[in-house]
Amino acid sequence: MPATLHRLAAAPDLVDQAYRALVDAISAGVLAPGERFTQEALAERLAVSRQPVLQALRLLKADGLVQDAPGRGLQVAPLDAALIAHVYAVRGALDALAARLAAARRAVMPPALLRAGRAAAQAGDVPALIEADLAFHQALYAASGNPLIQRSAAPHWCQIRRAMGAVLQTGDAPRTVWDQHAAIADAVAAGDAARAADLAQRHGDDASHHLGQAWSSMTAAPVPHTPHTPKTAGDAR
Amino acid sequence: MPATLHRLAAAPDLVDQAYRALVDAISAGVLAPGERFTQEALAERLAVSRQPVLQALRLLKADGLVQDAPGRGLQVAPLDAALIAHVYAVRGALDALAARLAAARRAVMPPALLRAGRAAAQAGDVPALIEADLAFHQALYAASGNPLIQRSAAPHWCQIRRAMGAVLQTGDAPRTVWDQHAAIADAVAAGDAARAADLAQRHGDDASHHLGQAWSSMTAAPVPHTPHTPKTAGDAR
DNA sequence: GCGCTATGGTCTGTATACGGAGTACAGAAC
DNA sequence: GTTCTGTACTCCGTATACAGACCATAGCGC
Repeated sequence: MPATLHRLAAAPDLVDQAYRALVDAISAGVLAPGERFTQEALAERLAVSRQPVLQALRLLKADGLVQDAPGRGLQVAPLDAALIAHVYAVRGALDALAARLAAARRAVMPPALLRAGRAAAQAGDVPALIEADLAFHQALYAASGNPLIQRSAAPHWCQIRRAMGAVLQTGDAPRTVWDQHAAIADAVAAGDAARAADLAQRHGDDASHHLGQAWSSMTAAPVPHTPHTPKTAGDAR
Repeated sequence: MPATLHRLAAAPDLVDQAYRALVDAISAGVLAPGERFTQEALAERLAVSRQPVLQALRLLKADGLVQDAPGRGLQVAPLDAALIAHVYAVRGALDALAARLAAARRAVMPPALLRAGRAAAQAGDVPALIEADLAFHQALYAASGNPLIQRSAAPHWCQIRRAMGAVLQTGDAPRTVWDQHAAIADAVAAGDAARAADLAQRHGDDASHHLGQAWSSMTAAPVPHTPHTPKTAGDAR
């Protein structure tokens, strides 16, 4: 049997598809933080019945990406500085663990990831930059050999993606991020677990601090596109 | 407004109830690892239709507590040494983060938690011991002020509970655990973030090592009550 | 003029019904 | 006797239908 013949994905579940579509939409900001919606509207947009949407929404609610709207219906979880700080704190801890485990195995991170990230940073391509950041950290999780890290971190990355998306659109992209990534990869490859963990932890703290600052200055200044706290309702109905 | 006045639970959802009932059942080992079942059987036992059960099961699947059975139907996720090690690794990282944050706030852990734990250990009351352990770590998460830690750790605790339940029934209960808990609480109260984080991390590593050893000797010896890898099916149908 | 109440509409959650996929078993062919 | 194939059954996923809850609005009383 040729190795190229993958076992085809057993169940292209509608629930799964709806879940991914919604995660992508929320991550990309297509569904803005605080935006309200109903199951019916979503079901219609996705061209399925309410049933799969209902289940996908419950999964999203468990991930903290959507929540019950005040009054009626649901809304995309609003983003605020505290939430972002919390997300980055947890991510930092998981990254540090992953880095330590990966270093213990002397894993080698694909250099292509670093190249792609630097290229995106150079070009100022925000979506590519986010994608590269995500890819690097996913690779770190995979290199750790502990699949639970990836699973635990997954919901947080959706939050990170939309926070980065909002902040980076202001044109504020730190160059040091990919130097830090490279340093982590070096420590991992060298098998220096303590240093890898420490670097990953600091990387998370740095990103948290930077994003927090950018967020504050952004919400103080005229908002670019994401209404952070809409007065009441009146958005989508 | 008095602080004791909680916002009353809005929706005693059937989905939610089913989810909790199943988490409890899996945690307590009422549904043993590897046990097979169908949605219909569960729905009948819970006296609801298949719909809420279906949604609860999808949540459980996302948590990694149930999985698709080979062939047909679903099964409780089997427990093995590798999974336990992975769970404890992630728990250790989250505990370390929580301890550091709690220490930064100079939080005071309720002494009653330690007393309850020591009493349970003294009496050899396994369920109470597990409950006390869970309560202590939950309190640590709460003391951290970061609600995402609790949320990220929640699914892992179900795994920990059933692993502890299986291991402790062999009569092997380490006395040092509650000394470690006390040391963590001391470091937190003293505001020594670095020490608190280090102690929490070591505590997780210790527990992982101890449980791994106990698990190995247990699965080698005649199994007490949990079939670790049933040959095929033939359990519950 | 302001506040309360009743009624209407809308949305969510649950139950039932149906179709499709997969397995297991039995019969036939070699 | 073994193996392959066809059929029947079981179980999951999705769609539709129904009931309850909640909010909003309009009308009435004070």
